[in-house]
Amino acid sequence: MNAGIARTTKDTPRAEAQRERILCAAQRCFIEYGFHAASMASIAETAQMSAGLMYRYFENKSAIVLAIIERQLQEGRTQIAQLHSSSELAAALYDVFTRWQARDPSVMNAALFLEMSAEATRDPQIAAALRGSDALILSDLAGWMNRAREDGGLGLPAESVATRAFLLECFIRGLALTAVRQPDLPPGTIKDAIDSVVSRLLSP
Amino acid sequence: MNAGIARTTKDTPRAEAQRERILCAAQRCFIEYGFHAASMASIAETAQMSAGLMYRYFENKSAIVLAIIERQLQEGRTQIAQLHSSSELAAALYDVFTRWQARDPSVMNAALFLEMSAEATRDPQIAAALRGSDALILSDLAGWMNRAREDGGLGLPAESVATRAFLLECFIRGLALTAVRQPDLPPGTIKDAIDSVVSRLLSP
Amino acid sequence: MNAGIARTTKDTPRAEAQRERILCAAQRCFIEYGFHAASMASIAETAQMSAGLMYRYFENKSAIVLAIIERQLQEGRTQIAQLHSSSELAAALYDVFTRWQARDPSVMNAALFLEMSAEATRDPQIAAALRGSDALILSDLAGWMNRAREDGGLGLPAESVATRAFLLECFIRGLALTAVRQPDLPPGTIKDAIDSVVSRLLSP
Amino acid sequence: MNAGIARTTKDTPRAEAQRERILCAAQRCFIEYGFHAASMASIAETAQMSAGLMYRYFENKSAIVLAIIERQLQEGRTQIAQLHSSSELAAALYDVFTRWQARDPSVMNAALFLEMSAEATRDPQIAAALRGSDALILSDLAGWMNRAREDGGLGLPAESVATRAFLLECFIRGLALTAVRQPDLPPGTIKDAIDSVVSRLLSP
DNA sequence: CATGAATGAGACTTCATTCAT
DNA sequence: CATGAATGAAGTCTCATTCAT
Repeated sequence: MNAGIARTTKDTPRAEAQRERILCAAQRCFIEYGFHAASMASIAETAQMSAGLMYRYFENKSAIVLAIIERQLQEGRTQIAQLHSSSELAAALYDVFTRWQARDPSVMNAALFLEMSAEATRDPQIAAALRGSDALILSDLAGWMNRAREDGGLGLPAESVATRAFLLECFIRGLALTAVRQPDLPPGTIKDAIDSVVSRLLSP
Repeated sequence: MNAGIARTTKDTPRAEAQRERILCAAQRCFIEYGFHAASMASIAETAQMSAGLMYRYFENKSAIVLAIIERQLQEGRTQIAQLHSSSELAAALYDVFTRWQARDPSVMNAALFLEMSAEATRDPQIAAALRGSDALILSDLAGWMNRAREDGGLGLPAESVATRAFLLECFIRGLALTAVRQPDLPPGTIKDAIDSVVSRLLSP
Repeated sequence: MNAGIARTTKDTPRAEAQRERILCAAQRCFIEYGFHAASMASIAETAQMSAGLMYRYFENKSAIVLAIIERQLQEGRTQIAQLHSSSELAAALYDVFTRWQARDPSVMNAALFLEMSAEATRDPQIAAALRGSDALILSDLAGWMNRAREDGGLGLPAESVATRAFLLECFIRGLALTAVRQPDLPPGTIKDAIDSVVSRLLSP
Repeated sequence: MNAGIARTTKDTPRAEAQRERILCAAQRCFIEYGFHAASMASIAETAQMSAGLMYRYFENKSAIVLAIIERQLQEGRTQIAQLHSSSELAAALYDVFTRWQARDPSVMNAALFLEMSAEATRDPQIAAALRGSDALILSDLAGWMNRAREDGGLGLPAESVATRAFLLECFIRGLALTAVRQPDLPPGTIKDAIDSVVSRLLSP
């Protein structure tokens, strides 16, 4: 079987576009149905191509799941990175939170984030991807906190940075879960909460 | 609570025991494989009964999933309730966190918690169950914070209690997600973080 | 997936009968279409059961193929064993040959024998099964040749027995291939040929 | 020979070369994977051309299979013809046998020979091709046996030639099957066996 | 009450073949 | 002449669910 035929190594723009189509469709399906309940057929239909064609671009469903996960992590990291590049962390968090609540497809989907976290418990590949992503986010946050104020950082003392970054990451995770579980939470509540945390957490 | 769980037979003690057997088995399977990947056959085997028999006590797999979710919520609420009944919230949080990391079956499983949260996005019944549970937990926490010190509460001012309770719930959620994503996090880090949050959050 | 459920270990008479049904059906299909072209669906239809049910009795198609192969080898060995128990080896060979030509289902099918030999080139499990069977047949033949005449043997000298047995096995293989390739070969030709070989090969 | 092979384009030298490329590639794939398991994609890759292009030279996969079979028969006949052109039949048989064991691609592949024989059971076109080839080989052998010694033949009496030729063909078939089933058979064993058969079979 | 054999739908995946470029 | 993207049918296998016993 398979007979030694490589079917996934293509670098043409066309192939890249197809992969993109598939990943977008997969993302929509995974969000709508979940990783397991989303079938290759549903993804193919969403991507408006035959199911068989997808196998020219991804070795199997697992590869698509993994690609989506890495994509989401990238997006998440980008979001987070942009967060602290602004001095307005609180505002940015609020913005992200409301997008999570609204399931705005332009940001990493929160439910998918939860599902992939749970899946990491069982799938070593996913676990590895998550670990890598988490470490990067954490060091991004810590770096920003520690950097001098004139370089766009917060100028916080190095010894307190690790705990602060960890707490911030933890809080953001809590926000993600909250956005999923309380999609109707009034904006005021969340705004106050975020302001309160950010001011306490990032004050010298 | 208990909304819409279809039961096929009546409420004899025997039937109740059977249901319990099934739910315990299902919980173990769901934790090990996830909601979708766990098969009715695996649950039956774990429960040491035939697959067919399970249908006398639950209408279908969905009903079992829903029952498990409600069960986990009950357990979670019990855990949380016991948390604040003690004055040692920080210690209790630390204890729960390490159990989550270790996947101790005696506390609500964190990965299952995430998975059911994600599932709530797609299933209105599950969403309703979660909403109910969350509201109860929140009011438990707020009540405890507001209650007078001589009644085992914290005696915090009523106007700050809502935000504090919300933040605490959010932090706990963050801890759950963290326990799943960083099962190897050293105890020191988490202990410091919890202490720090609790002291800042619950000080007048 | 699979979730640790054993699905093939049954020893009830019922299960044994089902396995038998499946193997008979599989044998017919393999003969009619070949190992690869015979689909699980065709086997299921022939066995008059659903395709899914077969997986309760055999782990996968490979297991069925292997079981058929071992079955054919058993049958072949039985045939061979009965051959030399009689002093009429030539007659027996002639009888088998004509059955091979006629594709008499009561003896090991010759085409299947060829196909499984070719398959052994690629599948180590099949190769192992064949090796074992061949060794047994060879030792059966050698033993019979060497055994004393009063014990139903040929009383041939031990030092010539290995070559004679090997040549006989080789000739029998040639007959199998010939039966497949020349199903219309007139009986006279083959009778003369067999007589000639047997007399030359087994004379002291 | 060559009966019924559909060709899509005309007989330019270029086209002939392309066909040759395809057949060489197909032969390698069929040997490695078998007729059914070898995919058109694997053949195309081996032939270093696109899958689509092959359809310019062969109507479909069946046509390639048939062409390969006819090719193998040609090669086989050539091999056999060269065998008896030498006075050293035994040496030549030994040589061929070891090549079969080693799967030397320069001689007809034995496993493929078995597979196509089995396939002849199901496909009339293949059966016809085999019948033709066998008849030719047989008459070659008989002719050589009957021809006068001064003409490079064996000068055997005409009335015994048919049986002898048939037996030789049968023995060669047995050798092919043996080479496949016992690829590790020690050279000594097979050498003795061949010498023994040849001397008995070709002595006046 | 209980079993587990049986089904049928549907999942993932492969592959011969076609066709626009 | 040549490509390789695309399709659709078919194949293997799983599993929730039912039902005769």
